[in-house]
Amino acid sequence: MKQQDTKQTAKPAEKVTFNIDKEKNFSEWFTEIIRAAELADLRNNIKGFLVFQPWSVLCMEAMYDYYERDLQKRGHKPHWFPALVPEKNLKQEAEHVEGFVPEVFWVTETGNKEKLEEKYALRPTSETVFYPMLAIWIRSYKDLPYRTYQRAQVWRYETKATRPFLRSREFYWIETHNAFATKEDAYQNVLGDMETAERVLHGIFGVPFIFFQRPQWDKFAGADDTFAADTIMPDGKIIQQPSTHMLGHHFAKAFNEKFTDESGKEQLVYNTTCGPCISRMFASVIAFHGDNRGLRFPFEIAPVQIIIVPIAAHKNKDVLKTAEKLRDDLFDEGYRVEIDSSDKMPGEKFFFWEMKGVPIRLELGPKELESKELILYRRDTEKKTKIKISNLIDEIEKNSEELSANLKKQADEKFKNIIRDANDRKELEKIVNDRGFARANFCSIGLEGAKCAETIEKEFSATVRGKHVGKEEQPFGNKKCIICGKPAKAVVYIGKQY
RNA sequence: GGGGCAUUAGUCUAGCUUGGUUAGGAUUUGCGCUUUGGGAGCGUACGACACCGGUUCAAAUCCGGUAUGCCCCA
Repeated sequence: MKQQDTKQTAKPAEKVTFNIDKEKNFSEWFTEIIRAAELADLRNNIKGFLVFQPWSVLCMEAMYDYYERDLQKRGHKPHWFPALVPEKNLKQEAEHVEGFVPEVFWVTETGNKEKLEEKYALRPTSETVFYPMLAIWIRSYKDLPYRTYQRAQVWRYETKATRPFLRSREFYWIETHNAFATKEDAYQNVLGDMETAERVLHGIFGVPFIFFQRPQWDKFAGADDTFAADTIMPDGKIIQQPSTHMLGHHFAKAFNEKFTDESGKEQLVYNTTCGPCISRMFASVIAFHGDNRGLRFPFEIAPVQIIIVPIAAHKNKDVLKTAEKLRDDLFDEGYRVEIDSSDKMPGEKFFFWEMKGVPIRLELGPKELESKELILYRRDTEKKTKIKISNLIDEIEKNSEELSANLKKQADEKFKNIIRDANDRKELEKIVNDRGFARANFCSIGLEGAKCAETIEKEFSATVRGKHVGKEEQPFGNKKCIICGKPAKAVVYIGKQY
């Protein structure tokens, strides 16, 4: 660090590609890293729509693959459905209409100014096109469970305050749509969705979170129960990640999804749906793992996993030749690997690829050719070690595992201690203004608690996130609702939302 | 949804208060030479007042609107 400081004062300030205090000034850090690392070009002129660039797309494609692989393992089959939803489909389920219609982009006419006979919505979500088809495909109890999904863009005219990757009007996600014979089976699948999130979002992407059962007034439009993962951004604001919903019979009734059971009787299916948003998970990956020097990617989802920097290549032709051979070997092993053979100075290349978040760098010059060694640099520890070329694959394997585990550990560390108990309004205010979650007694997460939740929004600009899934928590202290003072039926978590 | 601030080349920025020369600088990019172990250098070329309208002899500059971005509040 010292060394860097003297360098910076000796050079013009603009030489510093990237150096922003992420914890102090997250908003600026986030905007700047999007520009510097070329994640998205913010200069296009449709509000809430992004031009994604290769560095984010390569990562998100890897994220899609991991998420879909887990879903497929649990029996979900991929589909591609149309982007247009006929108005009558969208309006078939009463609560669903109410929730989504205000945010819909309607397609109403052709280029010839001919009015379309029917209005079409650009899909804001696809229940109302999947379930009519499931109603056709599912005939017997033998067809169940029926698990489908698609990776797709959806469009919602959501909010004035759009933010790249976090809140946009077009986003990239996966949506699963499923049908089950019994309520128990359906709930098991909802639990399975939460386990997928744990394995993939936390286990591989290294993003910690807590699943909450949402209060009744904050459910998905058309669901009996909604469960959603919440995590935090470095500025302490909460952001929702994958959510999974028990839809009960809502859509089965609306779209006539019936099957014949073992005794020959007709029954309605139970539906569930789950919506992990890849572009938003990407935002959390960046936010959790990035540091003041730029991005840091877990090895599995890094756009480029290994960058090879040849040194003094013009003096010795074998340097580049050897680098290319290493690149090919690593490529054949399945790694995403590139050589930086531009004529920039080595130091500049180092800073650049560190800012881009490449997990492992291999340096190779005449000295290494001589000793049959390489220098291996790790983005997480910022340390260089010498390795034998003959051990390369083993070393990559070992270091990449350590790196991903280390990033995950550091993220978990940041996520620790973000829950604190609030016994009264004053403590609640203090906690939500600090960062993270306040744990508090609450009258009810049924509809009768909505009024107290409104008070919390008004007074503290915070929202009731719901009950912690997997913990049967009993009211503590005076056992009274923190707002209205009535006997508390629930323990809830409260925080400021993005 | 309400409010505030901003927009000058690929990027960062000076100029705007008080309208007046060919809009200045840095960086990037292309080319040539040179250079490579933690941000090299010289030469040369290209490149900008967000958009629409108004005021004026004259607008980057003043006024109105639109778009986009950022911030604050619901």
